[in-house]
Amino acid sequence: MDRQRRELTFLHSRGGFLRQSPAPPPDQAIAESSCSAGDRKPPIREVDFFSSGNRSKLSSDEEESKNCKGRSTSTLSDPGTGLNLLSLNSGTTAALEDDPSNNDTEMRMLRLELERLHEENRRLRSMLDQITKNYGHLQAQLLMAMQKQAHLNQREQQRDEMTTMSSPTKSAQQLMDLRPTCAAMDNANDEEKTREVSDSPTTTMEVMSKESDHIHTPPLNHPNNNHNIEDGDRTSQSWGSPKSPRLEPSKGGDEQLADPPFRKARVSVRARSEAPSISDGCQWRKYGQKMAKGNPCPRAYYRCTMAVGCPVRKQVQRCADDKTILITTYEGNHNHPLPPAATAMANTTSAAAAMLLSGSTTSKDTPTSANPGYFPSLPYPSTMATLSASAPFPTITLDLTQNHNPMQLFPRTPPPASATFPLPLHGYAAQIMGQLQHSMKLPAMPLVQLGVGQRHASLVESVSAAIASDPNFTTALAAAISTVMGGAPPRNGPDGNSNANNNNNNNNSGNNHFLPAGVGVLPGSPQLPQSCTTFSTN
DNA sequence: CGACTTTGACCCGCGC
DNA sequence: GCGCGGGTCAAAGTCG
Repeated sequence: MDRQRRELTFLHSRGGFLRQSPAPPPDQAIAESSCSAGDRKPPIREVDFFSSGNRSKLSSDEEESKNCKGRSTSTLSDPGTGLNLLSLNSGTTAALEDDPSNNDTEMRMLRLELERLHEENRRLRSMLDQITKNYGHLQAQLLMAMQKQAHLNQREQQRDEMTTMSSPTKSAQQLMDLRPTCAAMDNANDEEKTREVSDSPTTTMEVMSKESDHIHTPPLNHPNNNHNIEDGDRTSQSWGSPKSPRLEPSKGGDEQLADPPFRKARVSVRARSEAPSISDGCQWRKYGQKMAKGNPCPRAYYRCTMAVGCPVRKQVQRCADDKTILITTYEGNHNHPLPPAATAMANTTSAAAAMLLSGSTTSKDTPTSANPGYFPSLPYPSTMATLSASAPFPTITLDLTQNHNPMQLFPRTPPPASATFPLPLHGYAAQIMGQLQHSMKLPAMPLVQLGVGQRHASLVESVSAAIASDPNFTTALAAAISTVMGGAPPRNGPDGNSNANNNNNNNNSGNNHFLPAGVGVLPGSPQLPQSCTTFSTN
C-alpha cells in the first residue's frame, strides 16, 4: 500500500509526462520480469524519467538499482526488454565499475550491448511518438465525423419539427433547446476545429479536450461563447441538468440527441471513510443540501469553484445502511487545470464515465434499469464496478468499500479476448488503465485500438469486462483515492473549505495540494468528454 | 470584506 | 392537475 501510495504520488508529481505518454506497451510484463516482483517499476516511466533528466528519482531508486546489480548482466542479454533495461543502467554501470575482475572483452561487450539497447530504446520511443501522433489524428478524424453526423441528424430533426409543430412559441423553444449543440456544431466552428486539429501543435489530449468541449458543452474557453463562463451557474442546465428540459426532446424521439456523447453519465464511487470527507483535491462550494428520501443523512450539493463557470458538481451523502461509507457524486467536466491531487480522481472517474458512455451507446434500448449489473452474463464478479443504465442517467458504481484480495479476486476464468481496453476511450481511460497496470503490477492488458466500425460494440464488452472482471482496477483506484484521502491532512487550506461549522457530513473535500503553476497539471483532463463522476446514491 | 455555509423557497420532471 | 422528490437558487448568517 505504501508502495502504491508512493507511486501514485510520483504519478501526481509527474502528471505532465504521464498524461502525454501513451499506455504501456503490451510487453510490459516481459520488461518487468528483469527484477523481482518487489522491485518492479513501471518501465516506461523509468525510461521517460531518464530522458527527462530528472535525477531525483535516481536517488529514490538507488536501493532498487543496487538490488538489480547482480542480475544486470543476464538481463542485458535480453533484447526484448530494452525499455526496462535502461532503468538498470546505473546499476549495471556501477557493477561494471565496481568489479575489476571483468576483463576488457566482457566490458566491451557489455558496453556495446548497452549502446545497442540505448539505440533500441530510441527507436522504440520514436515509434511510440509516431503511434501517438497517428492516434491523435485518428481521434480527431473520428470526432469530426461524429460531429458532422450529429449535425446532420440535428438539422434533419429540426426540419421535421419545424414542419410538424404549429405553435411558433414551441418552435422557438425547440430552437433554443438545440442552441448549445447547434452552436457547437456550427460550420464555422467546424472549420475552426479542422484548423485546430490540423495545425495545432497541442498534444492529442488537448485536441481531444477541445473537441469534447465543442461536442458536449459550449466551449467555455471559446471567444464566441463567453456567455457560458459568465453564466456559469446555468451551464448545468444548458448541458443537460436532470431537471432541464433542454435536452429532453431526445426522449422518445429520435435518438440523435441521445447519442452517447450527449448523454449524461454518472460514475458512482462508494468509499469507506471515517473522515467526514473525501479530499479529491478540488475546491468545492456547497450550494445546497437536501434530505433525500430513504436516507436519514442529508445529501449535500457542491459546485467546483476552482474556476469561474466550472460546471462540475458533486453530491456527497453517507450510505443509509452503513454510515461509514461515503457516496460522492461528480458531474460535468472541469474547464480548468486540476491540481495533481485532483487529477487522479478526475481521470479515474472520467475514464469510468467514458467507459459507461461508450458502453451505453449500443445498449440504450436494452432493459437494464432493473439490472444492477450492466452485463449480467459476464462471468465475473461485478461487486466493485457496476454499470447501470437506470434512469435518469447511466451510472457506473465503483465500490471501494470492499476489502478485496487482489490475488483471490483474479477472475476465475481468464478474461475473454475482448477484455481489452480500446484506446478510443478518449485516450484517458487507456492511460489510466496503464497507470493502474503499473500500480497494480498486473500483467499488461493488451491495448488494442479497434477500428471505428467495431468500436462501440466491442467497447461495451471490453470496458465492462475490464472493470467487472478485474478487481485490481478498483483496488488500484482505491489506492489512488486513499492516497488522496490519507495523504491529505485535515487542514483548511487555500481552498477555503472550512468545515468547522459543518455539522453534517458534508464533507467537502477540498484540500488542494497545489503545485507551482503548471506542474503536474493536466491541461486536458478537465475537459474530458462527459466526465461525470458520481458517487452515487444507491 | 470576501468566501463560504445554511436553509427555506422555488423550479421542474415524473408518476398517479 | 396535483403532489412528491430531486436539484438549484439566493438571501442571510458565519468565519477568518
